[in-house]
Amino acid sequence: MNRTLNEELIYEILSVVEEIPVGKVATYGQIAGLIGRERNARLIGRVLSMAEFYGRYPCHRVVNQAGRLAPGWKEQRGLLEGEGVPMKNETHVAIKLYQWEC
DNA sequence: CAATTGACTGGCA
DNA sequence: GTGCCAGCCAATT
Repeated sequence: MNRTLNEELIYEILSVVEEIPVGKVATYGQIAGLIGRERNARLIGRVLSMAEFYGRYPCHRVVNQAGRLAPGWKEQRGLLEGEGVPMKNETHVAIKLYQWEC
């Protein structure tokens, strides 16, 4: 498998994701802004979906603006709970109270 | 190479 | 809160 995505883009995204403190969550848009691509929130999701392939990163601490977890990814909920992020329900976290602020 | 899709966001109703 | 539209970009088909 080649590095399908630009390593530069990967580095920027993952470096921000890695800075998310335990017990906090960040949104795709927030990360997108930090890497200079505010309108590319989808890219964060795309890269994060393959982040495990590039390395180990807390991609489970990244959720969408509504606080919803990644569809089709059941592990994410347990990971967040294990880090001290309570779930409002099966699919949403209390991002309103736990969103990461730099 | 063209079209489609997707772990999205912000604006407006 | 939900729904529709437009924009942005890489991976997949």
